[in-house]
Amino acid sequence: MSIHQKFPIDQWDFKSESILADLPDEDKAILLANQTEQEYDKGEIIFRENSYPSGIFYIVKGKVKKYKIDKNRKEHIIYVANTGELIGYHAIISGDRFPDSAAALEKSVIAFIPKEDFLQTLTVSAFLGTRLLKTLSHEFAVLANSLSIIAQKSVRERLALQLVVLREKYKDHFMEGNAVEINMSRDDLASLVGTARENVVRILSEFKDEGWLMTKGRKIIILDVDALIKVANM
Amino acid sequence: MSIHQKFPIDQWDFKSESILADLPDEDKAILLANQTEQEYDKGEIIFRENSYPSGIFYIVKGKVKKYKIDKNRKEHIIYVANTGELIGYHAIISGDRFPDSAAALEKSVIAFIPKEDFLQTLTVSAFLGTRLLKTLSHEFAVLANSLSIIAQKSVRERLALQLVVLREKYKDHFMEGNAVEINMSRDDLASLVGTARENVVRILSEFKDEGWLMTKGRKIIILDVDALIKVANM
DNA sequence: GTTTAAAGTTGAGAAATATTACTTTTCTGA
DNA sequence: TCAGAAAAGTAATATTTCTCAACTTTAAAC
Repeated sequence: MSIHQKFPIDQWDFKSESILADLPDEDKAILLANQTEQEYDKGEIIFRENSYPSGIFYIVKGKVKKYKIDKNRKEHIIYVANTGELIGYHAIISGDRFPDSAAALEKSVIAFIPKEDFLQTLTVSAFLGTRLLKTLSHEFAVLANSLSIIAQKSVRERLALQLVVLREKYKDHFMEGNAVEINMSRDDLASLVGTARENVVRILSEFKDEGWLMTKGRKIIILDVDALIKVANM
Repeated sequence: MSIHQKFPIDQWDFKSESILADLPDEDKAILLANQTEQEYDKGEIIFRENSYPSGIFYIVKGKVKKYKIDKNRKEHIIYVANTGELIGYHAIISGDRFPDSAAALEKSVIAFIPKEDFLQTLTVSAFLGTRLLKTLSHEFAVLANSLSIIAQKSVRERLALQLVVLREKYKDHFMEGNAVEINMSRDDLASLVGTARENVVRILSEFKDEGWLMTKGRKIIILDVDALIKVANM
């Protein structure tokens, strides 16, 4: 049974929304008229929390973490965005500053679309407006779900859950024999789960002892998704 | 110094968004053509998680908790909605089922607006579309902030923070001498903060010993907001 | 007003999580 | 390819948070 059949109500952030994919060509032409592509190295920052947005970003290829930094300079990952996703548009729409920062999780190609072109397309294209509303509502449901998860699940449960979610996001990284490699630093994993790196490492080696996953350097290969789903109490 | 000056970037959920307030009259006429008002008692459920929405709700007067229930039947409050706010529209827009439940926190008057009228207004009114996008983006920022709070702050910090936020929400409940009374059950407070009732009570009495608040039955009166802000590490 | 159920409070021990200090492994660039 | 740096992993200890049980107060119903 696939993950998607198991969880009919999609609040687990399994499928990422691709807004641009089915945008009509004439709208796409306006939106992408002045886009500029740029390559980002692993860890490179795309935009910073509290700065004023001058445009939005489209992930042509790669993965991006959206995160916040607290008073103690500790970082917390809110969301992992994947190839095909649009980021940074919340701030443009709400007229505020960026509520979070974004940085590349791996070498990525990202297109910058100027604010003016985005807003222009929004006034012209009924499709984009409707589509954004839908996407935002959906993202909201996902986030609300994350909130109740993190508040009520133990660190062990949260880690298991994130591994299941990350496995879906890393499905493009295949090994021989259709296993998925999750390639993420323990620090990033920790700030995604909301705990310290040491706890992540300790629980990972417990899961390894159980035979639910194996590691290959920093890479994590999930061997028994169902066991993790059970631990996560999903 | 007021709370709003102190936190210029509104991600703390201090001001609640009132979508209907400045909606043009002709749009409002369509939207409210078939609305029906109803009184809800404290604790009464307005809609249930996972059910199919047949319309949206407008809080004419009162307060509403939006919450989720987990596998262990424990409830977690995601958001406290106030007079003037619109709830339940996410599900209509995204075409999904309700991602959360809603119940009255106090005796409230709530108007029901049929799904068809809402969608009809949305196609007719450019204003409503734009406004909803803005509101959703804002709500998203608030929620993302809550997520990073709950993941990284201690229970003590979270409780202090929620007290500051709730004080703003309960500003209509004045006592003599412009103090604000927060009138919320310890259970609800606990599920808002994400902990057990006992912990809430314990920390509340510590805050009381410090002289930062007083209690009057279940009611909480904040005496020193700045001290709480400091504890919350906001 | 009295009764009674619900809500609130407190303390102690158990469990989970965080912190500190350190070792080992992996990666990177000269 | 090898040294140094960065990341990953381990263990012991400290701290926080949870759970359970007993008890008190409050509020609603009669």
